[in-house]
Amino acid sequence: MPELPEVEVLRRDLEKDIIGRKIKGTEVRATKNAMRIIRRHTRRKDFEDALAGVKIVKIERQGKYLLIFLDSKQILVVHLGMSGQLKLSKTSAPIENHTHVIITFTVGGQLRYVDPRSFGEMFLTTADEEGNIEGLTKLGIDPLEDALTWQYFSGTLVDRKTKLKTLLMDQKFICGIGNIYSDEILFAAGLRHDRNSDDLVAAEVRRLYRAIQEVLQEAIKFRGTSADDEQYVDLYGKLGEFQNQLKVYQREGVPCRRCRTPVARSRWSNRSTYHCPQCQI
DNA sequence: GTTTAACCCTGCACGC
DNA sequence: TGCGTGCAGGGTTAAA
Repeated sequence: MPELPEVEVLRRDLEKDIIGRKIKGTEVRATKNAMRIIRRHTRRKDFEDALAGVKIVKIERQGKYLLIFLDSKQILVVHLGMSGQLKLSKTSAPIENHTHVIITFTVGGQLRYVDPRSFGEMFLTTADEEGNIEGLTKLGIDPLEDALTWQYFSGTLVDRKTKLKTLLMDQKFICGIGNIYSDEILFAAGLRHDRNSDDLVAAEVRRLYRAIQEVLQEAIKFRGTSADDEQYVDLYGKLGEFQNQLKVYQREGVPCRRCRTPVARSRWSNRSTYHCPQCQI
C-alpha cells in the first residue's frame, strides 16, 4: 500500500525521467476496472484526448497523490490505492495483467498504470490562482512541508481529542500516512496507538512530531516499503528496502528490536495495528 | 460532531 | 486438487 514515502520515491524518479517528454497518445484499456480507475470521468475518450500531444512540465506530490502537470494547464492526478503501480516500460514490452492505462511518449517508451485491486484512481483537473488543486482541497498539510509547524501540530492534537492512530491516518489533518507508517511513527515516538491526543505531555507531543519527520524521511531514503502482502515497486519495477527496517509493522510475535518483548497485534478501526507493549506507553 | 462499519477489488493463505 | 472463506487495505459514504 503505497503511502507518502513510496509516492515520493516515485515522484523523484518521474521528475528525473519524464519531465519534458511529450505524450503521443493515451489508451484507457478495455480491462474490467479501467473505468473504475478513471471514475471521475464519464467518457474514456475525453480522458484520452486530453492526454494527447501535451508535454509534462512538473511533478509534485500531495500526501499520497501524485500530480503530473501538463503544458495544457491540466494536471493528471494519480492515487495508487493499495496495489497501484506506475511503470516506465518499453513500447514493445508485454502488457501485464491489470494494466488499465497506457501513456505513450513520442520518444522513450510508455508510462503504464497497473492496479490489480483497482482501488487507485487517475483524473484530470486544474489548479486555481493560489495553486489549490480542484478535487484535493480537503487534504490536510503534507507532513514534509514547512507548513506542518509545531504550533499547528500540537494545537490540533489538543483540539481533536481523538486516538493518536486515528489522527495520524486522518488525511484531512495531515496527508500521506497510512497503516504502515502510523504504526512505525508511534513506535518511534514510544506512544500507544490508543492514547488520547489531548492527553499527551509536551515532551510526548514533541517526540511524536519528530518521529513523523524522521520515519518518513528514513523510509524515503530506503526507497519505500515493499511488505509481504503488497506489491509496491518503483518506476523501474524494483522493490523498496524499508521493509527490512520496520520495527513493528507485520512483526507480530517477533522480539522488539529495542527491548526484546514480542510485538503485539490488535485490530483498530478494522485495520491491523502493531505495537510493542513495553516500549510504547 | 464523531466514530464505526460497510463497500469497492483481487490475490493469497487456509481449512475441509 | 478444488472449492469456499477470510483477510489485507485507502478512501468514501452511510449509519449509529
